[in-house]
Parts: sequence; C-alpha cells; structure tokens
Amino acid sequence: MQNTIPLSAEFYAQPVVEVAQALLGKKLIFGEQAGIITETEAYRGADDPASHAFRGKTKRTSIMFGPPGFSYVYLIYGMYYCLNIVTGVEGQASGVLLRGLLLPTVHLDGPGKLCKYLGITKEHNAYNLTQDTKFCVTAGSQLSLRYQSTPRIGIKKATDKLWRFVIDKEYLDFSLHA
DNA sequence: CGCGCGATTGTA
DNA sequence: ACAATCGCGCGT
Repeated sequence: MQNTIPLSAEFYAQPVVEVAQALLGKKLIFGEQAGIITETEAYRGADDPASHAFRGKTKRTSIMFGPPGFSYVYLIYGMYYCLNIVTGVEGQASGVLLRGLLLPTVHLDGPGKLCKYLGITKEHNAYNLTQDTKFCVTAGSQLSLRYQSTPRIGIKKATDKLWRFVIDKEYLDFSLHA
C-alpha cells in the first residue's frame, strides 16, 4: 500500500526546522513496530551551539554532514540512545531528534525511552531510512494537525530557539480515544 | 592522553 | 535534588 513507501531523500533535504515540523504525524517504522511521531527537535550545525555538529565534523558527527535521510544514533549519559534523522543538503550538518512516539498501546515520551522501547541502539546508526521499508518513516495519516513550538529540552545553549515541536495535547487525546 | 560532561530518566 | 554510566572531544 501507498503508506509503506519511505519518505524520500528530497523530503529530508528540506531545511531542518521544516522537516522537524513536517515529521509530526508521520509514521515511524522499525522492524515490526510502528508509531506516530508526536514530538521532534531540530538541530543545525552551522549556527546552533546546542548541536553536536556545531564545532565541526568529528568521527561521531560525520553522519550529520552526510546526505539527508540517514539515521544518527548517539549514546547519551552513558545509558540512553537517541535517534535523529539527517536533514538538509550534504555538507551542512543538521538533523531532527525524535522525542515522542504514539504506538497502538503506549505513548512514548522522551528520546531515550523511545529508543529503549523500540530496541534502537548504536547498531542502527548511519542507516539509509529512504531505502529500507523496515526502518523508515512513511506519510502516515496525512491529517492536518496542530502543534506547539517550544525551547528544546535538556540543553543550556541556544535556548532562545523554539525548535521543539509537539503535537497538541487535545489532538493526542483525540487520537488515544478514537 | 586524561578528564569533565551531556539533545536522559527514574528514584529519593 | 541526584545518581547511574560511558564515550566523546576539548584542553593539556
């Protein structure tokens, strides 16, 4: 069915803030699991001190400088993995952190819990999400939805950027009770 | 080459 | 408020 086609490299090639907003309501597929993306954050290497890539390309962040549509999975606080999707054009680092996912039975809040529940680890770093129907994002419901923009969570730099995007609670409640 | 600290979370 | 826990990357 149409809905199983991975979002294209062209989609991810858009500016990171736009992609972060556009990913809300889309469906993340990982193995046999699938859920609706409810919360994202945008990170941009060029002018965003909160981004891992702000200080330039390193072994860890090199994936963020690569082509759009690839996974960037990193370990945080020695115990949690976080999943990002590389965006924008190759050579200019940016990516979207996935922070919330609505599954048929649970709503996962927080990037660490999201990866822990799905089983995403460093083994899933640097995957091309535009070529694999078992690890990708698809169009989802296509319903228009409301979301809020807020400062990003857990950072001390660039807190003026309202680059965290969350689907409205009312809309979430509707989905949960539908 | 050593060491401080982080895009987090659960528990006190 | 704070511990758990470890690899990255800055500074020496």
